[in-house]
Amino acid sequence: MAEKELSNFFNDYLKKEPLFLNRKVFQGGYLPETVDHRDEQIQFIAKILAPILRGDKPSNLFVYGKTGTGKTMCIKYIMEKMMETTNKSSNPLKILYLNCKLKRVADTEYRLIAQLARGFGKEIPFTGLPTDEVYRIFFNSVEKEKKPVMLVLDEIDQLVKKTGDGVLYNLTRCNEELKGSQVSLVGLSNDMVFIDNLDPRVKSSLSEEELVFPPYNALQLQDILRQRAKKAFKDGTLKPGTIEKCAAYSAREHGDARRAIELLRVAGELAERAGENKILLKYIDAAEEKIERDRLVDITASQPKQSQCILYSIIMLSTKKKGNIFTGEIYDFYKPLCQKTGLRPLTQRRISDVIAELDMLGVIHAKVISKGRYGRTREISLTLPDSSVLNIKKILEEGLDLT
DNA sequence: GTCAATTCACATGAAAGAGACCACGGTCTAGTG
DNA sequence: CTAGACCGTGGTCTCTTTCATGTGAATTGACGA
Repeated sequence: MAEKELSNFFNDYLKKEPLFLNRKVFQGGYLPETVDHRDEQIQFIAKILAPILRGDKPSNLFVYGKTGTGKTMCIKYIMEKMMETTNKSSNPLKILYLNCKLKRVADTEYRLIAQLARGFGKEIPFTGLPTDEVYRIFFNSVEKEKKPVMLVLDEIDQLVKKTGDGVLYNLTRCNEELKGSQVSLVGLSNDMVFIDNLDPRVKSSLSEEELVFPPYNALQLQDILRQRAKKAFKDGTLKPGTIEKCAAYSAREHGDARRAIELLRVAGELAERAGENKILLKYIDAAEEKIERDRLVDITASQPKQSQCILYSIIMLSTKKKGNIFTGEIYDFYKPLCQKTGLRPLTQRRISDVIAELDMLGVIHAKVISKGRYGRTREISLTLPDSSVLNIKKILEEGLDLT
């Protein structure tokens, strides 16, 4: 773009009326002043946790619910209110919130405990200390604190899946060992069945109280979206039906409010970029496509080389041959490909895991089937939409230095 | 024709290794007064 | 004498390999009608 054109473009851009009043409403950590359609759950949680305000130990609590059902938001909302109350009263209280899924922060036993200890103002190195040492530091600081401590562990299922239930066992044991303070646990999980696989001792102590967050239905999603939209957009930006469509799309999936909100945001951005002063219905379709496309591109680009190489093999095989592909075929294609790219070929055992990972990410669809006499294998097909396959193939070729 | 045993091609689990990263304490080295 | 560079040790974390065990239905082959 020539210099003059560019400045013209910027001038035009400034002249145009922005659609957004306030983008913050759409950001991840945003907490609305009121929480819609979760009164029942909030009341329930509040009743259970309230004793802590008087210095008593409340029951441990376990909260289930799919992503985007408002678990985290409700807990944060309650935490905030509790802190407000406790600041006024004479009974101090310590609340620590941790998301166990955060990579490199709290996704292993060591890191979780280290992070908790840091919550008490301790300095813990990222690595180098024995784990028991960190436990000791943490326990000591709890003991010294002399006030009730509440630990909120978000996405706790991820932690247990990765590291086992030892951490939880140690944390629940905490109360028996410490005389001065009490620690109560609040666990949030996406996975309903995860607790059944826990050590029975941990299970009984952790799930003294349980609560399930049901998915939002389309009408509830509409309310939530409307509330956000009122703050985010200028009046009259939304065509009638826009909110309804966003809500319907997301309700059809799992009632995921986060997704619904993102959909609305991206639709707004697309409309703004197109120079519209209204968000038309077609931008919602476009937004849904864009979100999916971006997600897939992000995933593929951020995969390690080996996974990329395997995904590339899958793409090549599935374009070459119709129907499903099997693990063995992929491995046969992958091995010579490694030679070309200078990668060290991995064993088939590892490939099997990588394929399972790609399936988890939703890039491919893999199902274990038995072909009777002809063995047991995974039946694999691409789930990428045709429109992104070429694009992703290009990204992979660049990533792998293929010509 | 029926039924149990066999067989294939991986899936799945467990354990252990390699290599990267990091903190800590001790030793060495160069610069300073 | 001291600050900083440079090891060696001991720890975690992630990705892999190795070894072992599991699995589900097509196929096979014995058996009886």
